[in-house]
Amino acid sequence: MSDVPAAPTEAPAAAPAAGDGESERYDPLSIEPRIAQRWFEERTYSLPTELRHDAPEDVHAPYYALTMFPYPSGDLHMGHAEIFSIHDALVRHLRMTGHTVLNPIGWDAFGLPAENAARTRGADPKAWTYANIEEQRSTIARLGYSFDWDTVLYTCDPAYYAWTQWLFLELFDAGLAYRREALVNWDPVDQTVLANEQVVDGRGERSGAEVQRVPRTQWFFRITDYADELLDDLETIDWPDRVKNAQRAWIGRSEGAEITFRTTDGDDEIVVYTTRPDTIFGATYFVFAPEHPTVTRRMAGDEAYDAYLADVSRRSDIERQAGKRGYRLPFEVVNPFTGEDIPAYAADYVLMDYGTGAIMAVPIGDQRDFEFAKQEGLEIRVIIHPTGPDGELLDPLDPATMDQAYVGPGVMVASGAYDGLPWEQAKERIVADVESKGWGSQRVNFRLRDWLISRQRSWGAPIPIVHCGSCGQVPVPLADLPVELPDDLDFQVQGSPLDQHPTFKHDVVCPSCGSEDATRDVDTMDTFVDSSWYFLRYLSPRDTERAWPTEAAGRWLPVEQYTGGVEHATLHLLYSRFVVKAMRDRGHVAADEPFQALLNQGQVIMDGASMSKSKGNLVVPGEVYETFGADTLRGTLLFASAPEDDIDWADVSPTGMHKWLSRVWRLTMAQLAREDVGDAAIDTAAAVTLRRATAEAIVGAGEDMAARKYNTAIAKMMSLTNAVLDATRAGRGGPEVREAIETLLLLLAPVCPFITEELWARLGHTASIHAERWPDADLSLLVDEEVELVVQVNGKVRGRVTVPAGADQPAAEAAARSDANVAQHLGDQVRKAIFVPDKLLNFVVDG
RNA sequence: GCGAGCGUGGCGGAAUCGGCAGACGCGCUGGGUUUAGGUCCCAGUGGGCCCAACGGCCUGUGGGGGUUCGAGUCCCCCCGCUCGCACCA
Repeated sequence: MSDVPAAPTEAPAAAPAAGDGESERYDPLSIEPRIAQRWFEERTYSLPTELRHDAPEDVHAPYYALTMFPYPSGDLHMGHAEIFSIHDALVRHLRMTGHTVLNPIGWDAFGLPAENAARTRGADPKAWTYANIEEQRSTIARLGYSFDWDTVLYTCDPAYYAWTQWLFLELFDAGLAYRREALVNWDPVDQTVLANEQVVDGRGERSGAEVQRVPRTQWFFRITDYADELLDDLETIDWPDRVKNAQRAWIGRSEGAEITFRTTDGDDEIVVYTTRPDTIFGATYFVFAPEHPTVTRRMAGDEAYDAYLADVSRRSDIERQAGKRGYRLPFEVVNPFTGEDIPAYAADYVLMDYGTGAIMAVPIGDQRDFEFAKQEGLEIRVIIHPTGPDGELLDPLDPATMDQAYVGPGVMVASGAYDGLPWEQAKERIVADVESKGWGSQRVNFRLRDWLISRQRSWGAPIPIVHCGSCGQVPVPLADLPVELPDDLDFQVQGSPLDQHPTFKHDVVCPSCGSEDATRDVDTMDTFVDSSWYFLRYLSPRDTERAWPTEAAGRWLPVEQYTGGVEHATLHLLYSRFVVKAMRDRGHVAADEPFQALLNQGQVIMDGASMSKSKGNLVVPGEVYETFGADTLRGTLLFASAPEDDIDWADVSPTGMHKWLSRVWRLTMAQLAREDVGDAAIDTAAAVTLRRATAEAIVGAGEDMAARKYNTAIAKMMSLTNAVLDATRAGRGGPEVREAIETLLLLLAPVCPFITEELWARLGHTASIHAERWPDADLSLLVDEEVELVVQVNGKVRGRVTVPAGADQPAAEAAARSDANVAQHLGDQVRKAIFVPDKLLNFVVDG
């Protein structure tokens, strides 16, 4: 860890300048780097280790504030500047309101870009990564974000990934990490398998390549064991609805039944999963996933089927969804309820890894089955008679004229004993009968799949397993962790460099039996494993004895406020929840959830489109802070909109923010100049007005800050600025003006830490403004003696009258009637009057 | 297709509980100071109409309907946009 780019180290400016009338201009570039340098070097915002690590019970108002650690792909971009500015305002405000804030930072430093840089440019992934980290770190320090620099961690550091490997072994020991063959997502561009969460619209999330389904033996984390809890506990956390909804949809709980079917020859039983057991009398055919084991066994050696299967497996998901290809199988299946023999198909619209990989097809009530039946000329049997909203019978269904399946309500027909029952009742009865006849059972199913964590890449944490010819999968002993990445990988090879390294794979003996018939697992873990637990490591980042101290985790977790991008809705945020729950069940944390509250910032875009170098619309933080300073950049981002809304850079004005900060600067300098010459005071009425404006700003900005509405908080500070300008227009000052200015600086400190630090010092304070408490408002100043009442006639504003605060309705009416314009609209038939004390009076008149 | 969310001046956006729509800023217009200019200060700024002026009237939060003394806010329908999921049985 070296230093911020050269800048003289010196104490905060005491009070130079402005001696002889000509006041010094606001020049952020001359004050910010010096202060930033000091904060970084002096670790100004680091918590003492004992507070973080041991978390004594009496630590005052502990608050774990976390922002998603960056991936070091280059310098910081506007999105980083936005989220860090939001996060830092939150953290600085919390400190001012008395909290002990844990505010760590680190880097999510494993990942493919480093490897690609190695392959295409011959860079060393480690050097590439750390160079980018250094660039980002220096920018973060320059922008004044008050992180605890003692906690810094890098997921690519062996001291970190040793414990990522420990985490893997914990899960392995718990039976939550397992290896199996499955049809997995293969990204042909990145040359690795991907988790379902990393496939979007059939394409690799990173590469954009069409993903293929291939069978492979891979490591999985059994996240599905926690499906119910992951769903239910969403109720207990304060996250944006869209993120919760995304997780609910991803987990995809559905209720239905498993029902056993039998082949007509009696050789095989096949279980299907259905959410509509009530429609079973309409099941006129049966479909297997092409790879279903019953089918592959029965069709073994059938060249035509092999050809079909090969064709299916060659297609990407996108191609498979383009149509409904099917293959008529040479056997039939018995519908247990009708006793009929129904034809069996293999079709790629049935997925092997959802439900049981086989379905009963009900064309009348399922759109996919309907389309396939039409295509193949299969029977579409009517088993439901549609009903309307009041249960009345509508026109019967006619398959000949229907162009889609019927999924609405109805009563059963042609369904034996169930005829005449509404479909919900039929469903209950049929499930009950299925169970009593031993044909199946009620069943909850999830869309969520186990988390595939193997990656055929080399800039990641190696999976700490040795494959032994006699012992099988053997965990690497804890004492031997980390399994370190070799630093002489050849990134020019086809496939995985780790796999082809001369010694990594083979230079190992079985930790259990000592056999030399053993190889290391050559895959690395998904980088989302690295980031699924980093918030725990922050508690004790240099610990060589354990991943994190359990007691400290008990006190600091869950993270009270997490800030970051919404793009992780079903990735990082879901995985972290799983890991915490699994670690809780292993006794390593007490919390049920990692992040109690979540705030997603909006995107920073340009002219309505996302920024990118290739579009030529990229604005980087450097352009802004090198011109106007970091305070202007931070203020601009916070003032532009509410944190969760997108910011279109084309719409915002760093110039406007800079002008306001200049005004604050001049305001303060002018007051200092006045005080130098003996300060003629503003008159009493102006003082009252200003003190009141000061109190209003404290209350208003405080409420907005607490609600994270930084845009309106800043608006209230601007109003206070205007009030100071109004009060001092005649060139006079006094204690009320100084109080107003000091208050303004205190309110602004979380947003613009540099200018406030500098001016605070110039006002004569020796301690940092950031060690000050949030000001208290004199609430008595906000109590009105008189209030302005809005007077309406038939809901339209016809006047305003001033009445004593707390005036009753008769008094208010009398005052209102004496207003000429009101009287003119009243006539004499006032039917009634609505009175909202101290606010509004509404006369209701006829006509 | 299903689910969720959002539509307010020229622009970004304000508006606890249903109670003065447009806070604050950008931009624009006019004026002033100084300067070569950016700068800085003051005033005005939703639309329309009446008035010499003070002021007043009408209208206005995507469109239509409803509830209410009163709707940007609540309810129904429609339109538009954004996001999530999408052959999940």
